[in-house]
Amino acid sequence: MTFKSAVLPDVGIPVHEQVYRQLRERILFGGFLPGKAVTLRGLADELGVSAMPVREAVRRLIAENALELHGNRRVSIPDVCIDIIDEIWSARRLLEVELASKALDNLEEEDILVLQDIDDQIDVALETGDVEGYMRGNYEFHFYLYSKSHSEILIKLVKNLWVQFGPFMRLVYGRSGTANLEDQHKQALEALKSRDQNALNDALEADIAQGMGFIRESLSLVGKAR
Amino acid sequence: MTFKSAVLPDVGIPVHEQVYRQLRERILFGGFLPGKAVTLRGLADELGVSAMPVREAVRRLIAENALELHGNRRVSIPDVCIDIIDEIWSARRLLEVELASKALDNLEEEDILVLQDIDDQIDVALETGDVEGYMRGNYEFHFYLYSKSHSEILIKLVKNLWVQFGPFMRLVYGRSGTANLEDQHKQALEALKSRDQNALNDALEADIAQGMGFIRESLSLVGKAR
DNA sequence: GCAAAGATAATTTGATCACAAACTATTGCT
DNA sequence: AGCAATAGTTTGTGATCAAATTATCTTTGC
Repeated sequence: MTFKSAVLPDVGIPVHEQVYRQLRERILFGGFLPGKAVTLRGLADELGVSAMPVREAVRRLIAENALELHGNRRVSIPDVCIDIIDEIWSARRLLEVELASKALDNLEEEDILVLQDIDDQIDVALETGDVEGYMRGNYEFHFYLYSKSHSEILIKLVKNLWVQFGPFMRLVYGRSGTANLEDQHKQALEALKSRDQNALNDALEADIAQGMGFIRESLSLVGKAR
Repeated sequence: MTFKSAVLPDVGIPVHEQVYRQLRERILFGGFLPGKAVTLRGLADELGVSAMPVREAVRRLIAENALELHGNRRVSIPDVCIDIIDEIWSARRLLEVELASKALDNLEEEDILVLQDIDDQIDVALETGDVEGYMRGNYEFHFYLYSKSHSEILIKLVKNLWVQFGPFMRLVYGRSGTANLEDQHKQALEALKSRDQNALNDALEADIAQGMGFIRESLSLVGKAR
């Protein structure tokens, strides 16, 4: 019989699901360097599980564009490439403006308070130079807002985009720290409070442009046009 | 050593990949009824392979929204729901108009000939009442056009949408035949020839509206609001 | 000295098995 | 009859192993 801890809350949920969540978080928030090769057995050993659940989790992450499968049957974190960043930038603008717009229609007063709260946590992360904290807060802020659009399908597509630039973001901010980061959510919050669609669009586009733009510049600086 | 035919082109490509492609095609072009439950062993027996490759393929298809995983750990073709259709409709409009617009910028003369050719095949399918032929032609037409946008990421997202309404489309057209279907690609081709962005947008929106609208009406008629 | 060829190691892939969870059908009780 | 408990079946999950494939190292021939 396999012993299962009664303390941990992850009883009943399959191992491959746990592995999936762990790996996805790690990719999303920059726990892997872009281009890093991973192996099933390596991940299995590292996570203390057998190879089987890792296989399923990795297949899933490949399908979600979080991992890259090469012709050699090898798996890696997608490598850096400026064209990809531009594509993601363009797609984010298109999809997230739409999501925010739809969310605004359903937004309650208390939702704004929640977002305010998340934004405060982001401020703390920025002050303390906590890059991962900033990334987590940023993710929470955006997807809490988008969740109010009730467009599950679009949200899934956008999450698909976010995992793709997570590694890059951590890479460039890991170098420069949080100094170059500024909180772009203040004007978004103002727009939400005054229920101003146009202002919200502008705020979002600015936020996306800041994030993607900085990644883009850092990459072209390093000369990684691939 | 296991003998592998040298005639078939699928030498070297893993079984789980072949299973994935087969299942995806079948879902995309309506080979399964919406809501149909599938089992790993069932599919394995049907395809004449062991359960392991099916597991990987199914896991992948779930991640791509082609299959649905329930809390019971059971897998099925996603069931019909009018809200989902509306969401897909909205998302398609947003993404496919963008893709077509980008494609128009890179479109060569010979591409138009290819599209013309595909359109002719669609006409044949419509005349002979070949629903699956129409669906395949329709898919080819759209994604050949989109491929010229060179926006691989967006294309992947849109493919994600198409697998989700494949089963529905076959369901409603399977009932009424190709009689209610008309070729909406003629005006799109005209717009492409004259390189008219606005006309192309209109043609695409009309095409999408026709497809999604008919599914929507059929569903509300049957009263499947879920 | 170096490139091609061969041997070795690491990794993916596919099959099989044991087990647990979920579903189905049957039985037994009020 | 209607419902609950139960036994039997089906199915997903995870582990293990063998075969096939790819990468890495070593040797050989020039």
